[in-house]
Amino acid sequence: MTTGRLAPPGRSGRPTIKDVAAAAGVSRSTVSRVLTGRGYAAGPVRERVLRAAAELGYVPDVAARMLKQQVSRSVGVLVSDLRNPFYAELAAGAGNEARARGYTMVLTDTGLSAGTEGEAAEALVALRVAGVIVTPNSPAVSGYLSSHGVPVVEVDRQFAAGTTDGVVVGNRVGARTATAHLTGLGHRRIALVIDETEWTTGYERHQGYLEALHAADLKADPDLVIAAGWDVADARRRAADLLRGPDRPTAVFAANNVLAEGVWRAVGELGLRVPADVSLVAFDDAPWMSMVSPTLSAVAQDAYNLGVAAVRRLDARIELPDADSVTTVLGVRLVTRESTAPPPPL
Amino acid sequence: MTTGRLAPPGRSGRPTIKDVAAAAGVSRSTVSRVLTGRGYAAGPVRERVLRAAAELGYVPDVAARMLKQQVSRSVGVLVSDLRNPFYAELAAGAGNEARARGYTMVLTDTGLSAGTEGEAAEALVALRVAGVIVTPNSPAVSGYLSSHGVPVVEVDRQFAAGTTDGVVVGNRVGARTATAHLTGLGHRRIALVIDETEWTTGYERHQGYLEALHAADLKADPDLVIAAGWDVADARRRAADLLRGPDRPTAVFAANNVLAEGVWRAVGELGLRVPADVSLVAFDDAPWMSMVSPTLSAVAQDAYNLGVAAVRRLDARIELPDADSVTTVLGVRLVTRESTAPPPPL
DNA sequence: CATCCGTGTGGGAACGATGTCATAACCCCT
DNA sequence: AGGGGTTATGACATCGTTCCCACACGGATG
Repeated sequence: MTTGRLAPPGRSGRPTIKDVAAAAGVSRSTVSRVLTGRGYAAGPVRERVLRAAAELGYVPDVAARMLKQQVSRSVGVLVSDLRNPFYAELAAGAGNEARARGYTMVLTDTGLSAGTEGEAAEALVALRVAGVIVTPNSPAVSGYLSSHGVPVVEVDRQFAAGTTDGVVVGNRVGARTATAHLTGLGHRRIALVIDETEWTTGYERHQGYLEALHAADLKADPDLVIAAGWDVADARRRAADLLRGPDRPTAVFAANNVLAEGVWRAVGELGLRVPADVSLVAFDDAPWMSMVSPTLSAVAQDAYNLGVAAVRRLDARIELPDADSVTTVLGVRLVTRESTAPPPPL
Repeated sequence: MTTGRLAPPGRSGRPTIKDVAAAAGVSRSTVSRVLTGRGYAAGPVRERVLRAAAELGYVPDVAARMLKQQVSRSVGVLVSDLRNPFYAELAAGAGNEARARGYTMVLTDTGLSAGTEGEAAEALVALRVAGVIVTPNSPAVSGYLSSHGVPVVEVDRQFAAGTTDGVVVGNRVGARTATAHLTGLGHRRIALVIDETEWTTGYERHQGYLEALHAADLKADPDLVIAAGWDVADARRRAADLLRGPDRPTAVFAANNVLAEGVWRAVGELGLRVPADVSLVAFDDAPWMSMVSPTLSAVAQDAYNLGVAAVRRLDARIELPDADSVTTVLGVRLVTRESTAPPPPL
């Protein structure tokens, strides 16, 4: 029976556990036990509580629960650029897997700035997220988060291998395969258009490229490794310069989908034919590559699954915070289409 | 001086306001006043508190603050499909604008299911988000959220005009312009490939199509309005059926980027030439449309700004919860490219 | 000299959910 | 009939923050 409380019945806002308790004629403890499924609750009581909760539209307050339990069921996801289909797919995979596991996803687009990345990480710490998935722009994030006791999974790029978990693709083997595909067709002057070659994915892809050249007994020409910027316009300019040159390469390997778009536009702009004049292969198979004419050969990486795998890893890490760190490597697959062919005769 | 408390100094986790108070030799109330900037605090005291907070690396617990103040600085964003570049752009715009305004974004990919949408909405209510931006799949969400006192902005699609805020594009005028472009070129049999025509965007785009036909003194042929499903494969099948038919249209207007892709693939599959055999125009200009050959004419809507505008509207609504509801209509722009030309001679 | 005000500060009650602990009711067994 | 165990429930403290209120100082004013 409800006690003769003075408290206004509906109050202004949402029903609380107290309201449910009153409606069901039980105590808050009992409601909690029924709703969380921890502890006893007799059949009829359980039913009354559930009905009352449903009727009132009761939804437990996350803040209160979080305060009590000191941890939330949210995961932070930090990606570099949602407008890039690669990161969008990744976020979609992470989001869906997170939801399936009962987490809500807090998403931040960090751009390529280590600054925004840092701020976003602070915000996530304040939110007491259960863990964070990040495509890191700098080595700092993972350290910062770890030092605050927040489990981290680095995805796509990995700065802190050995210290934090990672989920990456076979960058080296992918780049090697793509380049070997070109050498196999007879190309000897193969350019690599890439953003940077010092860290993680950039480093690995560059190495894979070099390995394939070496395996084909070709010597690597540093002038054929083009450091393009991070956007299409920049890549386009650099690629145009490269292809306009006197001794232009017969094939170009673009290290990601953005650079590939730049190269592709430059090629069109210069009136070169693909693959008759120049072969083109990309790392990261974006949707447009199978739609344009000619279609582009590319190393396909499953970004969606990258996101899914990252959440799985994070969830495992949250369960066992002290286990050894694990790096998962997902396979890649060269999809040969129309943009690669033997080089033009001399 | 720190009082001789028994409480373990560091405890396990983060410093709380209590630790700061002890370190600064004041009460929690004073610390709170200093840190929030509300209420008195003498110069030297203020300074001591700030120093102590900085030294301890104190970050206020979001959960506790939220519990007390009954509202968070998070906004929920519900989109239909992150892998669709339209929604990805929208989410990117919303995310960046949210961050700029000090909100964190909780993102959920609802798919096209009203069910997941409902669950996601519940989760957001539980999170006590300050507001929600949604591309609704059903009329139910906005009602549900509003009834829980959560400010809502419907974006792209709008079910609850007049009740909740909305940010949409000029669907009717866009569709009319696109169709008029085709009639202006001399087309008389113009098909509309669309997902559905009953609600919001689908309804508006259908109306715009009809208006343009009417303005050109053409009678609308219901057989030319094709209800394709929601994915590329389905659209492709329907479009193929349509274009294989005996009396095929000379032009097709695809009501969104997914349907356009289906139509585009069907056209290629059937060996038809664009625009010689059939003209093609799309609503929603996706990146690939300017890359394929021939390039596609399309009604461009600025999805990124749609997201930005939605956050602005939401923020305004949060400030003034009781103001009249507002629907913002963003302009669209027909980009004519290579896929539209006069119909083939009889 | 008593009163009042402005300036600072601390005490303590919320906020809503959880979970420990105490206790009540009941059954079974001796 | 009494003890021990199980089942089932409620009281209460707790999480970290905010903020209302009480109170303690001075100095000014009547």
